[in-house]
Amino acid sequence: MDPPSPARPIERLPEYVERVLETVAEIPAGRVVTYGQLARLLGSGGARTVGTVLARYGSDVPWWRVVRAGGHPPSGLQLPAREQYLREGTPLLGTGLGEYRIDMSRARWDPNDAG
DNA sequence: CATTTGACTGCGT
DNA sequence: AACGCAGCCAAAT
Repeated sequence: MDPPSPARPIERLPEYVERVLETVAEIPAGRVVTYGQLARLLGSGGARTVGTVLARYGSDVPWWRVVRAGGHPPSGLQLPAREQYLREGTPLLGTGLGEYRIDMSRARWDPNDAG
């Protein structure tokens, strides 16, 4: 086959990373899951692991649909995330531009539940 | 191979 | 409500 790639053509992502990205891509618009919830769905890793994966590889998936346990959007991305929530009609609580929270009781998505 | 690094979490103060 | 903190675990260094 081809000789060992010299520079860095197409780096293959670690299997765990691909599984995280695939699952995030399935979260319906207007719904969210928490980092810890996602880790449990995958059956491995933890909340921080998922967060680290999204930080590094999440730019091409709906990363704003993965939020913190308390309903807070990802650290440092509250503004860009908020635009998406408004656009998708995700139920929010609170008023501040950077102090709002997702209404988890309404927005939480559970793939094992009704879709 | 050993250590450090996080878009986190739950509990205590 | 706001901190601090130990536990977490795959990836990156």
